[in-house]
Amino acid sequence: MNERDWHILKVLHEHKNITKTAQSLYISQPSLTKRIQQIEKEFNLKIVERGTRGVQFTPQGEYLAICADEMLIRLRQIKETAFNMGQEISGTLRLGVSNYITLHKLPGLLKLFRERFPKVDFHVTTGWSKEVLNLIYNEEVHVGIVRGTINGQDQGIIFLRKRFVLLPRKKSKSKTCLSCRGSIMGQMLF
Amino acid sequence: MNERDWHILKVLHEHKNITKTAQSLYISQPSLTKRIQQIEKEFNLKIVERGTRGVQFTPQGEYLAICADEMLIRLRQIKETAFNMGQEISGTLRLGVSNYITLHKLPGLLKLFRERFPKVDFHVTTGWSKEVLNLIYNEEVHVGIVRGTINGQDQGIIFLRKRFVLLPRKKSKSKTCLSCRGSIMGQMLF
DNA sequence: TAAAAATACTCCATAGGTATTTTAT
DNA sequence: ATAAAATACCTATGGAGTATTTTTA
Repeated sequence: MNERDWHILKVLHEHKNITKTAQSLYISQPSLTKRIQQIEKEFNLKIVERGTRGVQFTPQGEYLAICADEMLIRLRQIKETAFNMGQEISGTLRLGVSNYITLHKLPGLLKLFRERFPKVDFHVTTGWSKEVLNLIYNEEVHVGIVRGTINGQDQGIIFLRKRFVLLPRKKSKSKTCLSCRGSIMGQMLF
Repeated sequence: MNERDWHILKVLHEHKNITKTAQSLYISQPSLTKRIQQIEKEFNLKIVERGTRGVQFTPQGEYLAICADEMLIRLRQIKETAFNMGQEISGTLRLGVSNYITLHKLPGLLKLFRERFPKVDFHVTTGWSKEVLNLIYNEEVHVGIVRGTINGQDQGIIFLRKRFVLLPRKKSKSKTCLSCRGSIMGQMLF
């Protein structure tokens, strides 16, 4: 049972006539006849009663015709959604990453990221945490990744990005702390 | 995209390895490879990234794998429901039908009934309305069909069947009225 | 270098076609 | 007698197989 079969059921249900349906689908009447027989075999039931005036849907046939509408809609949704996901995220992601993270965590992170967004390229700048903050502030990178400690307690990996609402100061004196210079996007504890 | 294709996606998502999936499905690795390529062509997107460690699902692939579960469940439901509908109503329906109905309405009624319950055969006994009531009373027919009038006003076709709670009288003197001898099953006004 | 996927072929089942026959009104 | 469906038979595509090559960690 593929999409075409469901479509056949739908159109047949509209015409209640194999010959007309075949014309509608631009295939021959015998081909369609055979295909309907195949579908009936797959479900192991009779979909239509054949007569000289066309076909009459059995109760099971009626049910399947209703299901056909549902399936066709769902299949179209799935195709469109899946395809649109592909159009999605691509480009180059500029990262500022602290030395510690670069060494110990970045490879695994990039691998995971690659799996979810294979079309995204990376541009990685490394440095000390303070330098990463400046990269964020100067918008030289999209995302900063540092190992965060708050009150001396390790918070794991912290993702930073600049707050769009933050008014830029003329010159960074870089005595800044995370909470005012950037915003935490996400955090991975491990 | 047929049921097998969805199943392939599901199993592949579990194994994340074409070779293992092929074994699991008892088909060869090249066959499965080709089929996955076909599926990707049908959706016009990449489902998995191939590597030497197996495959990695793309976001679209992940989405389709989730859909695969849904579709497989739904397809199974549909098949079972449709098939069970077929097991339904069959046998012989014994009808007692008044002369008027037999002449003017029965052919159309039987045609409609046939469409919904093609496996049911009919046994029709005809007679005057009074005789139909007796057929019902004596359980010689399952259903009586008469043209009903109440207070001289035409009620259209009336379907009768015996009330199971009704205690049978020894001999019907047949001065009976509908409401005590049988029960009205349904009514068609026209 | 080894495991996994892809490719190159061969084979067969099935969707499609044309011509014709059967069926039921 | 006629319209509709079924059948017979042919072709081509796609699914499945075996043998082999390519790829990448």
